[in-house]
Amino acid sequence: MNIELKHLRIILAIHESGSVQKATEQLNMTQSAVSHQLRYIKDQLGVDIFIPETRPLKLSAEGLELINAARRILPEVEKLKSRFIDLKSGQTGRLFIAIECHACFEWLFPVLNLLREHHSNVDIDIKPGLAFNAIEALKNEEVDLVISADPEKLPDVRFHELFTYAPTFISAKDHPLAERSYINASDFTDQTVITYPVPVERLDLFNQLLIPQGIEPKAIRQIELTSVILLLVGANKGVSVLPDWVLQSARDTELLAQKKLTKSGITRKLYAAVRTRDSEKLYIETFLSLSKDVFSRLARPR
Amino acid sequence: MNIELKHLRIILAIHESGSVQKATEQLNMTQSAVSHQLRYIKDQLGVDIFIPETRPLKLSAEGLELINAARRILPEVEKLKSRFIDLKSGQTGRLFIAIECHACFEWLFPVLNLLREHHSNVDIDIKPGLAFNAIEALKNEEVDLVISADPEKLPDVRFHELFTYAPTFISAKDHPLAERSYINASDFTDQTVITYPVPVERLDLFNQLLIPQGIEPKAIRQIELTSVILLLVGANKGVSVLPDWVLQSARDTELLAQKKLTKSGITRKLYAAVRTRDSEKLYIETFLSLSKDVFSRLARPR
DNA sequence: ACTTTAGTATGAATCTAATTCATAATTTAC
DNA sequence: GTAAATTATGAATTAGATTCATACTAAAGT
Repeated sequence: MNIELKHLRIILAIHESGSVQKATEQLNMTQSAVSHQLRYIKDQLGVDIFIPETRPLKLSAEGLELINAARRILPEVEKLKSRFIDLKSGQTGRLFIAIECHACFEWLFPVLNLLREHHSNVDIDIKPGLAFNAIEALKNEEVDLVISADPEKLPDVRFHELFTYAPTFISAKDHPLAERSYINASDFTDQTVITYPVPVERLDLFNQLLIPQGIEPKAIRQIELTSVILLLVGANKGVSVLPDWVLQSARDTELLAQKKLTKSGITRKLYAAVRTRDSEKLYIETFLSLSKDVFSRLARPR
Repeated sequence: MNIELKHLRIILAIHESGSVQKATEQLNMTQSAVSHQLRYIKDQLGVDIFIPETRPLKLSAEGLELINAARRILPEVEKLKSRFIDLKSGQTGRLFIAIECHACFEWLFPVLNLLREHHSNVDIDIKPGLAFNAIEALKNEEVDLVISADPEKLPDVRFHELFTYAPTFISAKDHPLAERSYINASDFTDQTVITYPVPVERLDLFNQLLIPQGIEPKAIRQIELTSVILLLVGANKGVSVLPDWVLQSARDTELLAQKKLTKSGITRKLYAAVRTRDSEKLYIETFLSLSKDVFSRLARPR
């Protein structure tokens, strides 16, 4: 026995319009096609749906059951369809974010709060822990967006530029290096460096400066909270490197000296990586524009 | 956007088996056909169901929704199918009965009670009121079985013989007609006849004897209950004609004289009329055999 | 890293099922 | 009873699904 949704739609249309003839309009079929299908359905089910030789067509007892089933099943399918229309356009969906840049929590939280206001139907979350190979997780659909500073040329992934920042050296104002106009890699050899608790390869200071030049600092001390890092650096417990916008938006920076790294300064760019096929989804576009907004407000020195 | 149950089944089979290859078995399709269909579904929905280029195939976020929907919808359809298998075979269904013969309540109630025990899934009821054109109601599917004494040759209706009975004259033992060996139509001209409260054309006495001979009784008194009719006849308030089996199964017949109608006696047959296409349904067959059983027990003189 | 193996995708040909057209058969309305 | 409307049906056509052959891709083994 073969029943398809098409058949339920045909039976329902015939019943609700009262005749095969009238049903042809809403079904966009000829009278003949509807009639052929009606016979096919009857043969499949093995019972008459409509009482033969009556006009207007009247449902048989069995036909009534079929109609009831159709009225349960078809709306479910319609719901499914419109759900997919929404999913495709980005009216609704899932936005799981992986961040490779630890400081980014600072601007990401406000962005996500705003995004939730715009798109209450989108399931938004930050997925920590898989930051070490976030782009793989993106391809696997474990996450839907990755904040990264290392764009790659990939066919299925698109990197959207968010903004430019400068990893900036900080020390206490009475620290010896506070006299310099800029800081070199070699200056770190006898310093205690305070960093976020992530593998050093993922820190700008290391992957842009120290690792390429084969230099290791005297000691590394890992601290979770940005404000605590600032406090420790101010108390001369070590030096650190943080994005310029973190320093511009933070309070309590009076005790700190800020210096560029290398004579020319290091600048980096942050990207939001998404699967190409998700690129035009509404909530992705909203995320991108909100990110730029929030960042430009954050980066304005107070 | 066109989604059919077939598509849901394919997606579900792929997901549950873990690969297109394995799904081919339970779907009875070649790998190529499944692959073509998978692409069609993807194009229809506009999103990837499975994450491309992963093996074993992994659902995308959207694909998960599709699976969930399929798991809601497909069992509904399966339920519908098995319901129709049952309906067709007569495991379940509707049995609405019209009776043209008023006395038949006497044996019909016990039959229906037994039938309910055998077929708890069948909706059984007696539809009174439409007895005047019961065969029409049968064709219209207002009822599913008609108890009738007047078989017709109809293409869509089959008359199953139930049993033979004799409409039998009764009077009080001290009534003048109680001396006769049989009763003729003309004997009713000066009698009060006690009948069931139905149109006279539907009474054996009238349609078999009085109407053909153009004879009218002195008076007609209509009484609902068989036992009350017997009481009144015993008290010499009138005479009556009832089926022989009613008299055989009733108590309190000592005061009554029973006489055949006409010298040769009148016999009639009762039939159960059903739509031809319902004939082989299980509960119809059970009804027929139960009817004969119950009748033969009823008709045995106590 | 290369080769093998298993699984997946795809184009063209084939086959199946659905639809149309033309027309017959029914039913309803007047 | 006749006309109008509706439904049914056979044959031809069309659209859609499936197969076959083969290319491609990813994972496993060497």
